[in-house]
Amino acid sequence: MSHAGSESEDGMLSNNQTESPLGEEGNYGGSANGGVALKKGPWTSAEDAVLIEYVKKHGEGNWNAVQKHSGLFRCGKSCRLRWANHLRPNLKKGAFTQEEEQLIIQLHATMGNKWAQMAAHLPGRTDNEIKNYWNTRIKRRQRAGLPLYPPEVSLQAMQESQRCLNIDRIESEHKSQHDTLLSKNYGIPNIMFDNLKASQSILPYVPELRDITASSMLMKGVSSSQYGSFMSPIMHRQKRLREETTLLSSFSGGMKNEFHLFDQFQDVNKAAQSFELPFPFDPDSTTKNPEFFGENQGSHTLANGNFSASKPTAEAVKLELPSLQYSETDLGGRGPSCSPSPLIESVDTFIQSPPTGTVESVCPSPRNSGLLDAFTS
DNA sequence: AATTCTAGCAACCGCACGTAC
DNA sequence: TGTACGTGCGGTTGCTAGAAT
Repeated sequence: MSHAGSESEDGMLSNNQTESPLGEEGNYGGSANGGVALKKGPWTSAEDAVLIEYVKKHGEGNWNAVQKHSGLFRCGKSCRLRWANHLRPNLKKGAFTQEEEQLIIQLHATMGNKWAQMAAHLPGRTDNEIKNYWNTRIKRRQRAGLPLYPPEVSLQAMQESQRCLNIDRIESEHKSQHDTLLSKNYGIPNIMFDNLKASQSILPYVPELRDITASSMLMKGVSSSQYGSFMSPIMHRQKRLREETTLLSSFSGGMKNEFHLFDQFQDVNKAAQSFELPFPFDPDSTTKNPEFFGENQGSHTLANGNFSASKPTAEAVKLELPSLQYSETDLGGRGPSCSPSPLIESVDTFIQSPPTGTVESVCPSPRNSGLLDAFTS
């Protein structure tokens, strides 16, 4: 499949970008900059040439000055993006190699949607490329009913996450003792410690969860909504029918393992115990105990079934890393250096947004009679 | 041959951070 | 301390070629 939009590679111009190479007649949907309407849309080869020339002369950075000095009718962000993703030297073009794909999978399992960080591990590749690759991969695997990560990667990531969390915990405990010595509660409200203790007793961090294998947690992201989107209604009906055949046959062989996690929820109270939640389990606790379940705010469950690790919610982070204290600013945008793996977060999201309604309706299992109906209807 | 649908890609948008003033 | 600006990042959207029907 070839690229779309930009014709900068072969010099051809798309419909709305004729004649004027610098875009005088292009798409000016952008905001005005000093009265000059900025061009949007695909770059032309002429624009590329101008940008390359500019960077040669002035170097990278100060992108907003590009328009002033070069006459390009592009905003700084657009210039930066074009340079970073297409024009800068040493960019590797073409499909990812097997090694690169393997590396991306491993990196994603440990760091989540940190595309820029991942790109740093893949010389010549851009964050955008990796992001696109991953999103495509998700769709593909979702449709095929395959887990997002191979089992070996799952385990590795789990171990890595646990190691990471343990280090954090040790560090924070050490820091906590240090702080206690220093402060002896000087100025620190007791409620902070109470909350800390409460959160620690309520929820163990995920690797301590009993009876949950790494592979079962990893299966398709362990999203309660996963099975709802498993067979997207948007999917073309004919294609859906085609793939259902494949899926059902693969289910017959793999379902036992695949639904290991959900088997735990045959008995809801047992499930609650399994997660060490208060029980008898009240399916309505999401509304009754919003402070516990986080009200699903800012859920990282994406439409594509993936979990965004980029912006863990305050609750999510608090629940995952009860021994760490985060300020609100810490929780915005850039997380801690050792960000929780998406695998961990998957379970976390599940815990925060427990299934409501009947077990059968949200946790299909081979023993739930409605399963096949759900897939075939 | 025409139409529909999907995959892949490029680019945009909004948000957050860092820094200078 | 507050604000503006530049930059980086992640999510999303729109477009097109090619495959499927």
